[in-house]
Amino acid sequence: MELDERKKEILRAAIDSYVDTAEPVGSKFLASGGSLRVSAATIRSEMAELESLGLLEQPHTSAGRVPTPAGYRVYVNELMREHKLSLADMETVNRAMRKRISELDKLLDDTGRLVSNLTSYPAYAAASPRGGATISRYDFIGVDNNTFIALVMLGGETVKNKLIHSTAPVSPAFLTRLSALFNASFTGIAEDAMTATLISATERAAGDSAGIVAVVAGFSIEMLMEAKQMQPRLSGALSLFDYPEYRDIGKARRVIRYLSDERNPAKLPAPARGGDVKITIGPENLAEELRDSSVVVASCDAGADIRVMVGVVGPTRMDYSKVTSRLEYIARALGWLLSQGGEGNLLLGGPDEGQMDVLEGDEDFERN
Amino acid sequence: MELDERKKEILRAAIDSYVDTAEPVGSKFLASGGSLRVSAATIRSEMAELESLGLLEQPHTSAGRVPTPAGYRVYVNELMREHKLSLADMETVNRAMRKRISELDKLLDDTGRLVSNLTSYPAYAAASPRGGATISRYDFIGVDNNTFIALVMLGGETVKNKLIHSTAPVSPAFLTRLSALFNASFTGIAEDAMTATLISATERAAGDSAGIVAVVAGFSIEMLMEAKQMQPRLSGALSLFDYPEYRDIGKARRVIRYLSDERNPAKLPAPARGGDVKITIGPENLAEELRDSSVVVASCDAGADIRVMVGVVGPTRMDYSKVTSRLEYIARALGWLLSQGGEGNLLLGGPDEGQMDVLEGDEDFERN
DNA sequence: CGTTGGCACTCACACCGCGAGAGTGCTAAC
DNA sequence: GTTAGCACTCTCGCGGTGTGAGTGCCAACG
Repeated sequence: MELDERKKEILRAAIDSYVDTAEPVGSKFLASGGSLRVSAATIRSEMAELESLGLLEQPHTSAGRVPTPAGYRVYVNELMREHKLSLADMETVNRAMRKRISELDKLLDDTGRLVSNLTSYPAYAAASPRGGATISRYDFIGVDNNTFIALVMLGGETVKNKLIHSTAPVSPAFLTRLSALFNASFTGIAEDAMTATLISATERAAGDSAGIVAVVAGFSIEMLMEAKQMQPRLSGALSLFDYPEYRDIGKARRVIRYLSDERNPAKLPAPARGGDVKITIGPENLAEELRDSSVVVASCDAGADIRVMVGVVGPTRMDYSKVTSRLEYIARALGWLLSQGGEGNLLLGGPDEGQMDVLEGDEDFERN
Repeated sequence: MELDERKKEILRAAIDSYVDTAEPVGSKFLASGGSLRVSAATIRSEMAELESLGLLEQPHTSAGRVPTPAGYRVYVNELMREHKLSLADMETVNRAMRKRISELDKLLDDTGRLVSNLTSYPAYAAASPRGGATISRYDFIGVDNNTFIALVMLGGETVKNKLIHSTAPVSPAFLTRLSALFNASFTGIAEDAMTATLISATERAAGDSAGIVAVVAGFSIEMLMEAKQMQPRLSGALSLFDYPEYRDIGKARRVIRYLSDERNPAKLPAPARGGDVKITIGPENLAEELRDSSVVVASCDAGADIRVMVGVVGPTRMDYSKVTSRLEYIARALGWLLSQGGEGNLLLGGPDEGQMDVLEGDEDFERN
């Protein structure tokens, strides 16, 4: 299917207009637009052909035309003009990313919110699960007579801590023994093996300390389980109601509910390469609930075994160009941020002005 | 204002019915209900009197009657029958609370979700800010040549950690120096004094270590700022759309947006005593956005300087009885859970079957 | 005097038919 | 190949109408 130049022009103009207004677009309107230098009648016959090609359709005779999913597909693949980020937008992203972030969860949450704000569509961010992760190290630090902190490190990346109040006094010697026990028996094993280890370890431990062993081990198991599942969070769900196609509450609900289920966003088709963006239009979605919505997902490089995805949902008439460019920019910034901290979620500072300039490239920027 | 018994009956029946169906209720319908043993005409004249008392009103002549906020107020104060929790509901709460929770944030988040599920209205949970909190202690633990963990303890309750990768090698001696510096200069001071201290400390530190000092201090400031503001989170916002009074998307949006703003839920009127419940009906709300919604808030005892609130929002025609009882139960369970862990956010286990029985009391339970 | 049945009255709401307007397809002329 | 004109189609918004639910009032009853 190779469209001639004028058909492309017309399709692009029609989609741009429909994306903007959500109103079917007619030949007369396009003719008056200016960029096409032909009459409405000509446009009419061209549109009729575009319709027979399945790229446009009429909601009813005597209405204007509306792009079909196939039409959007052509638009996205061939016609879409690159949307330049405004300096202001980039500044927003850079500022958000420059904030020192201490936990991956929170970073993803913030990113989702940022994307949603910048695109005015609902957005989510998620990290891929690290199934094979094990605990690499334990530390125990005494606080006072009855209190100590257990510090658990997961696979060189994540550290979590738990403040533990004990009924029995905790001596430095006890903490040393505890440390020896855990570092010897509970490191490097998977979550399912944890329980068995726990039982044998508890048997060896005497009286009071058995309870403490159970608490620390329980905390470890919880951590491993958490690491196994990614927990995407939807931001800006409410903005869906801004779009007339979701005026019907039921429809919006279905979409939001689908994406609120933590298992689902993981299933959305994501690009393999970091920095790339994948667009899934309407019926291309496998999930029934998204059949008349579109999804744009970017993934980003963030070290060897961890994959991070950022996605946006909206009507099929989404502003693909704007969303794509912003998502790309954010995914690149996020990837940079994540790889900067080693393989970790804990970062020394963030991108600063100078370094972000590299990301921005040297194109000339246009506002909006 | 003392209503005679029959007026009370009628008001109660009218409100119960309207809560159920959201349809104006007419005299004929009430007469056919059975529990009133008088004719429709009698009910009509009684309802006319209730209307002149300002407890009922007609949306228009020749429609049934609808309770006014004042009517709900009377209902809540005098008429409401106590709603017994089903065993199944209690089991749900107990199970949720029995889960080992490691962070206060997460616990509140889970509680909000639980309340929303149990009441089918949007819910939130929030902890009151601890303004005067300071950092009480720092620990630094070496991981490998370039990496160490900074452990920061906030006022005896909260511990956060940060994994730090340094470009220069970190020796045990360096960590000892770091520890001495931070524990001497950065403990016990408020967030606003932090910056000044940081500058003088950085001046004293040499070269590479200055960067590290800045990172750790930045992390500390972030922590203190986080502790100063509570961060309530809205759960189940979507369920608002189940109610016909929010069919108008704009109205629902306003309510959800208001409650999504982290500053706002803190402003809602909360009961002073833990375990108590406060009901604010429609125009009783100070916030413009909630003028035709109702809010039910419970607070719970959770140690000396920390106050936790759990709240529910819904239409003025909310099922006050059901919501009140469930909220009460959950707030008590939460209070128990929080006070159990000392003053802390880190808990040894959770309530178990036996202990929760105390909470349940010894009333006989009815299902639903 | 409280209670009841009857009756006229009043609205909201759903339904119908109509005209206006927008947009098309087709055809004939350029 | 392009354009102007024209007849045609279909949606949408508008005003009118009728139905039904529910009321208020009144007269009669115990």
